[in-house]
Amino acid sequence: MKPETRKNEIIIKAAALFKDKGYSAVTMRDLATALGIKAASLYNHIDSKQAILQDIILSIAEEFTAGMETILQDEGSSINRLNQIIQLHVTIASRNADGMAALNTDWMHLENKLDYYLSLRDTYENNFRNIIIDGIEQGEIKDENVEVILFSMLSTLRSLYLWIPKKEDLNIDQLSDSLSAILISGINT
Amino acid sequence: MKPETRKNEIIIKAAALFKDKGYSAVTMRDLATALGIKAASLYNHIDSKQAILQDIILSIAEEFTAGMETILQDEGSSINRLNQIIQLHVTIASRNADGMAALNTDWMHLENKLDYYLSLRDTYENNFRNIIIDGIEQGEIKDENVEVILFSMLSTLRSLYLWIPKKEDLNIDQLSDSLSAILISGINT
DNA sequence: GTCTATAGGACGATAGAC
DNA sequence: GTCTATCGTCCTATAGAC
Repeated sequence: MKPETRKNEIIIKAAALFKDKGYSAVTMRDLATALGIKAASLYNHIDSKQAILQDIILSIAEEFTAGMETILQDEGSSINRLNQIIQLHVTIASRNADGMAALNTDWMHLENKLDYYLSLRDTYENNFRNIIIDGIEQGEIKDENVEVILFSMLSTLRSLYLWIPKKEDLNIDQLSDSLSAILISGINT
Repeated sequence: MKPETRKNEIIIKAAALFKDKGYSAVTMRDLATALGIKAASLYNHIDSKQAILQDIILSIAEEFTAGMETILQDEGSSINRLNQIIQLHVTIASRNADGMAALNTDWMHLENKLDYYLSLRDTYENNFRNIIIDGIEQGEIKDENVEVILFSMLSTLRSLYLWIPKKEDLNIDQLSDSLSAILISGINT
């Protein structure tokens, strides 16, 4: 799935640099230096800086799309599906925090593939929203504003990349459970 | 407080452009064009591109610091304080969504003032964390992982800028109340 | 697969006229 | 307060040697 090709090393390292400074502020010279080579040498492995960004963002976006489809095919209550979504985000963010940073902060720098990315994101959010609406209709979820519930959960889940790398003592199952408890049941006694 | 000086127009417009493309991707020529002047003319009003970023980010960061100090001086339960923090974020984000975007996504491009910004952020997070810890000790807040609670609330509150401008039908008091209900009491029935 | 050299353009910022 | 002109630097990407 992730062969140790030179191209893959470049993409992994680029994602790490993008996380720290953002796509626009990272130069091909920065990336080359971080890999111990010259900027011109990068072009033997990748087509352009833009192609690196596309690779990072779209592979993750497609992972989320596939994960959501699995969740929708499963039988299960709405709360159960929300817990599966939480687990999906924790899993992807813990495996590729740097890529998640690029997806969250640099998606607007996608050029040709911007529309494709936006369509994936839109579909994902619609599926997420429909799960919440179903839950309210079934009486599993409180009748609060749907958009506020969706926004609140998505904000937390999309920010996981900022936070997971610092908390290696908390394993991903514990984190997933703890997040479920807090997002679903709240914090007051 | 915000006189309609040319300098202020520049800063307001810069914040709007930074929100769309990020600090690094916005050029002084972009900014000048958006204001209907030439890039060189900007320098009669501002010292540098960097100075614009500092102005945007630090004025908001100091607003949060002052807001937190008021909350800490007030008598009140931990839950009450958390509700005041939610209100603080909604108020600032609704008044200056573009500036919040810069604070959230471009703080790392601060040069001389980076350490100052980080010290304000650190103090703010520590105060937030201590309110949660107090609440757990007093039995007002569930004994879940403190860092997960802090992260979850902060992630949602920090993302408000992305979302408030699109929801003008929801007034800020309604939004504040709805967010409180969801973040404090959860969503399950 | 990496290098040197460089094309061709955009960048932030300054000087000085009006 | 805005302009034109320009400086010196950095940018992505290509050409061609090794």
